[in-house]
Amino acid sequence: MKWRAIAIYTPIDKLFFEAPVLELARNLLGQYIVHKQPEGDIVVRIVETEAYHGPEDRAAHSFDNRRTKRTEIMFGTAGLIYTYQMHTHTLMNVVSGAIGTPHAILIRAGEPVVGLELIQENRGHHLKMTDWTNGPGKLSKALGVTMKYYGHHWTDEPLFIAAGAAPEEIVAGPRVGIGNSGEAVHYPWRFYEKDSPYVSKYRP
DNA sequence: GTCGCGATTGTCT
DNA sequence: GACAATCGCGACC
Repeated sequence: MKWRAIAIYTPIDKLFFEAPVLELARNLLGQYIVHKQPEGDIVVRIVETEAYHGPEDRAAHSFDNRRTKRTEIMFGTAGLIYTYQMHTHTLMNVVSGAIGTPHAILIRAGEPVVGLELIQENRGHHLKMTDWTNGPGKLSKALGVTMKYYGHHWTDEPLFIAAGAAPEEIVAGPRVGIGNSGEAVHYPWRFYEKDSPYVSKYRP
């Protein structure tokens, strides 16, 4: 019988999210983000993340245990979805750390895997494929993710993380777009797959 | 190709 | 009323 592999995407085990934040930021690379929608499924492979080590990290929204309506979710259990609005864009985070410890990981870029037509519709037909998901705002737009997922969990449909394979080589470097954060500007807490054309452009 | 600017909206002081 | 974990575009090399 001739057959081809059809990947069945199912939510990853909740234990996956219990790793320390820097480790989890690395572990997220190569996993899949799945968004099930009436029009069809969209799947993107994660190629870039950034760890935010609240409350000690000046660049984190939860620095010094700042607890507001916006940051509240980060004090919850690991694996929750923290969405944040930046200008007109939605940014997706994975909550990390024990309850009461507000760590989070920003998912910055991905590689389109399934639902390419839907992604193209979401992003615009004039763009090159490498510009569909190479930034945190672009990634959310491509997946059709909005603020309504704030507080959901990354193991619950219709938006969940599914197990993939780790990249061959991971690069660590300083994070992007956090200008006035003192020493924290230099922490090498951005991780990405080496040589991936889908990684966001670095802006000092 | 790279660089600089301004849009635009939720959130917090 | 200021600011932001960004993006897209236009100017220029």
